[in-house]
Amino acid sequence: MFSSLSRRRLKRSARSVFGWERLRPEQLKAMEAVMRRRDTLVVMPTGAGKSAVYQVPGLLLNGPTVVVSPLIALQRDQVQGLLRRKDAGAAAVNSTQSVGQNEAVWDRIRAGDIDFLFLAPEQLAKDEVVEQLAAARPALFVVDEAQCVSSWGHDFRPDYLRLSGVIERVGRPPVLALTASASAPVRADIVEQLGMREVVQIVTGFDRPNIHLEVVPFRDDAAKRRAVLERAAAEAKPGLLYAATRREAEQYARELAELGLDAAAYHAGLAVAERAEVHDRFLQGELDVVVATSAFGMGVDKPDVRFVLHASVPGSLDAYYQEIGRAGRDGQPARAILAYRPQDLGLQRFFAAGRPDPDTIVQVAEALGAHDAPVSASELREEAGLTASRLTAVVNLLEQVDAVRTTEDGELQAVGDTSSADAAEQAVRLGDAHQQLERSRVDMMRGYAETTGCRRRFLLGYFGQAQPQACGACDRCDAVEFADVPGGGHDRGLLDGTGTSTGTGTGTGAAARSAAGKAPEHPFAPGVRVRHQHWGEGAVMSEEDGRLTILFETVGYRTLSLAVVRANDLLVPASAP
DNA sequence: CGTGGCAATTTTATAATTGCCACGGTGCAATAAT
Repeated sequence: MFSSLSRRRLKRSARSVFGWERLRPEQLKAMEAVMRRRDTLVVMPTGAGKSAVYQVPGLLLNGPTVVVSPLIALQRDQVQGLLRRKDAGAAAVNSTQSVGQNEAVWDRIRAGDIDFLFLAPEQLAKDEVVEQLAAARPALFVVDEAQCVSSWGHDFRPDYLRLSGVIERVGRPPVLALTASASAPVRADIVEQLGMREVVQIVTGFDRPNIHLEVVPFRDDAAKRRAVLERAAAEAKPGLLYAATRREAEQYARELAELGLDAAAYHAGLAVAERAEVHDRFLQGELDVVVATSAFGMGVDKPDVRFVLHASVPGSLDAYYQEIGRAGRDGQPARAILAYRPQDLGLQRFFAAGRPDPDTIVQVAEALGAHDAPVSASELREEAGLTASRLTAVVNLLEQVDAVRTTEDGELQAVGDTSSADAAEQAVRLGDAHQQLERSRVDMMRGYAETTGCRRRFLLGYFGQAQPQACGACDRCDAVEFADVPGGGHDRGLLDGTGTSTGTGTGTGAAARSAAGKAPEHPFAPGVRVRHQHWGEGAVMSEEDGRLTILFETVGYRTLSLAVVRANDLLVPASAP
């Protein structure tokens, strides 16, 4: 009863305010959970209408909706989008606005004039911001791009880790976490980090079947560069070319322009105005190719991108999946092409190595222990002679091992019962674990590039989604098809039957059939918790061609042969975390 | 971890090799300099 009433209200509001005639079943399910004041985690591919999940209920709820969104540029778009709707009051508070402008927003909130308030997590590190928010009694707390909360690269945006405290302080409204890419362990991490309770999880499939996957291997750098340029020039436009460094992005953009293409570089080294211009021109269809570093991404919602070409491997499959996901949002065929050179992994290994060094951790822990009273971060920084970001990285580790806490007015204090030596040791261990995890993610990226099986199966398996049949839309499946079909597979129509109809097959097809045919004869299905004698507890991510991929809490991803696991009893079941 | 740039070196002189070093991504907020 209640449910159908609320469903009708949601549909009516979606139609009258936003002009959406139909809502997808998952959207509606998520909105209903929000209306029932349940904590809700929504995992949907970008373009599936995640924003609607908070926008529609946000107008029906009694009180403002707070949206934590990582990019200020993104906030602007979201606010403008909402302001085009009648009756929707939306605003952002951030550092690009003057103090007066921000004050005006708070005034409007007090007047009950604002339905949606957008903030970066850094704003919520400030006490007065949290206090004003608490006074406004928010009805819903939304965390957009919630994968930022997970331990995956969080020292980059440390304030994401403190959101659960903020949620408590603003009166513990229901929490809605939204993300486009999250494997089971990341989902668990989001739930834990945000302190979500009795969570309604709504997870749709990850697969984007219209994106054809391909990896082109190289040894020689010059040969790769030539091939990348030729490929970018030859593919249907518009397209996206990802480079590993700013300098490479500039170079490719220049060379493509010399070939007569409308190409522009995009990276964080450009002036803000220049970045905005490239972004706009791409969305307007004025550019054939944007050559970008990983800076180009969130908020790029262009339906007709026909290819995403990587001139270098990214640092993880999570990043790769996000980046290729910008292709083919219109559902039309699109291509994801990776130009793979094993040496390029070196740069990603270098990035993965970036963790505070043990001496610095010890030094900071001792400096903190020497103070009886709370100390400000800037004072500590001077004592230790560190840059702000290095210090934050260390403090972050110390906070996670409960050796340090942040006081109400943002100062740092050592927590009583651990000695600074113990604290430092634990923090060093945690830093090492993070580093191992990052390295193992690079290894998984290499696994994708070098797999002899179906690319899509590997990719989806990484996210814990079983795909029993080979996909028929990647270079590996194309090759199997040619090998299987007498006469060379000149009839493209045969591709439809890949993995199910072919009789003799090489390893890929055969494995696909056996996996599809019956339930696995071992207790290591994706999602199962296991324990390893040396590596501790973890979760099974996938099984492919007799190899298990497991994400361990302390050492990251490991791939094990099922036969060896069986023969030596390497894994035993473990209870849920 | 791999690369590019530059200086030093190398079977007495012209060009090539070797060694060393610096560099490499993502964003917020606050502040300094026009």
